[in-house]
Amino acid sequence: MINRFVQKLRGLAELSLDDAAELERVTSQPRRYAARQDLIREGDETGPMFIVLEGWACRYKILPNGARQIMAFLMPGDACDLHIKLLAEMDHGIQALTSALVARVSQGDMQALMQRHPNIAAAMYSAQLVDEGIMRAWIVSMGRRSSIERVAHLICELYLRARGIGLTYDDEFALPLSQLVLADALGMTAVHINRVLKELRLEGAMSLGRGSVVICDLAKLIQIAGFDENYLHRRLR
Amino acid sequence: MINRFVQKLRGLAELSLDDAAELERVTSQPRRYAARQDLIREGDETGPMFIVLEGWACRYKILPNGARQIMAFLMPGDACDLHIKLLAEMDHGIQALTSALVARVSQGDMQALMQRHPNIAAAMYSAQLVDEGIMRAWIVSMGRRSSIERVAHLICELYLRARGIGLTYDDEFALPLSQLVLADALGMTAVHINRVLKELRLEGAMSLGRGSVVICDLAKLIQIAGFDENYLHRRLR
DNA sequence: CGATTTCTTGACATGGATCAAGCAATGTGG
DNA sequence: CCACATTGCTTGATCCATGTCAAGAAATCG
Repeated sequence: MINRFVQKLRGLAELSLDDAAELERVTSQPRRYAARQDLIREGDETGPMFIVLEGWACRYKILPNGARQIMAFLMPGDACDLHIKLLAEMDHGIQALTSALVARVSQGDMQALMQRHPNIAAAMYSAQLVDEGIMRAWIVSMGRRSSIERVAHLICELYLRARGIGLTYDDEFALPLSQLVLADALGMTAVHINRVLKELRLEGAMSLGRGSVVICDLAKLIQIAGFDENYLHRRLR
Repeated sequence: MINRFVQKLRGLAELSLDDAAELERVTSQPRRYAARQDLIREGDETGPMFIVLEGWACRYKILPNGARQIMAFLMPGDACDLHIKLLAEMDHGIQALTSALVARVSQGDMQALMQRHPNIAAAMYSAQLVDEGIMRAWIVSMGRRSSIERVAHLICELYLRARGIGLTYDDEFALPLSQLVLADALGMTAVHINRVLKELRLEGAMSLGRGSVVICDLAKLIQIAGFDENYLHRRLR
């Protein structure tokens, strides 16, 4: 089993064999979560840092009226909450969307690791910056993009992220998310997502079905999305 | 002149007199920016870290169709882009919204400062976590809140942030943002913002006019917004 | 194999956008 | 300190993108 966390960090900084071995070590005792199981809930005390090795998870929040908003997708290789221990409790939940394998690293262990391995620290900070960039892009999408642009933009993002950790096969990749989940991430209804997906299929841009997406025409998808090629692509110093 | 940056960090961690003096020192040579002047533009090389001492600024992005989305407001005391040097170029711009006084601290100086003063580092990381929480809250607002809820939620957020740095007078605080700017932050049109503000005024929740807001009934505003009392309030460990 | 969940499509409703016009404030150069 | 320009605020009329409700089909689960 390839360790996607190591693979991702390798893409963000030069890691020595020793760095990589240490990362393998701290993630060697992952725990299995079932789909829909919470890793942590809103209101819980902040816990360890989570590192997703396999499967998908999301950050989410439930509003007083019962609506759910997903604020981020976590795919293999993604970690979260680097300094979270500084706060007392979670203001949102994290939930597995599929069966998932998740390593948990205590704040102390992670801090020690980053002190001993400056390259790991640099990679972690880069990952953090990329994640913030993704959040900003989501704000832009929700605020100023039409529904079809939003869907196209999210799929572009997920496709490039999947490619970065070697999870794509040509123009296809596994996307085990129901239309309801996509709707809750994009701030729309499942019904409307369905219509938009049909439109994108008819336009020949992409086709989503049965747990995977085929990118039929990436250039067209990027153009529909108004996707900024710099985003997620940005050269590191 | 009170240094709002020091004041804000004091609220996030115990700072010694020496810590505070150092913070004063690195921000002692601020630069004045005019309203609408860019501190840095999309595509520019990443530069120093910015610390707003006086006035307001925002992060923003212009889309291919010319629409603008504001992704964050920076008010006195706010800093940005702690590790930004790790990336090659900016994926968004930062612009002064009013005349503003902004200190600039190089990545190297900041790193040295944080190494010598662990309490400052802890405060900076806390500030970062709060900022991330704000971004998540914006995503939730844009995705799942109605326009009146969104406006109320933003005003709650800004009111509490202003209060945290001593910028409120009773139930009033200076909000030098035009309705167009609010619209670009909330993903709506200026026309609709105007109608919503009228509704909030008639409801007796708040009243915005001529550069300042009066919170007439905070409880009501919070209730309209579905504002999570934990948010921005969370106890630090 | 029955029970959920997910997908799909149609008919209809509506929140917020768009367009338009006038007014109020603020800024600027003479 | 005035005339004029610019920007921001306010309101009305109309439109449309997306939500809501409903119902059947397809897939998946237990």
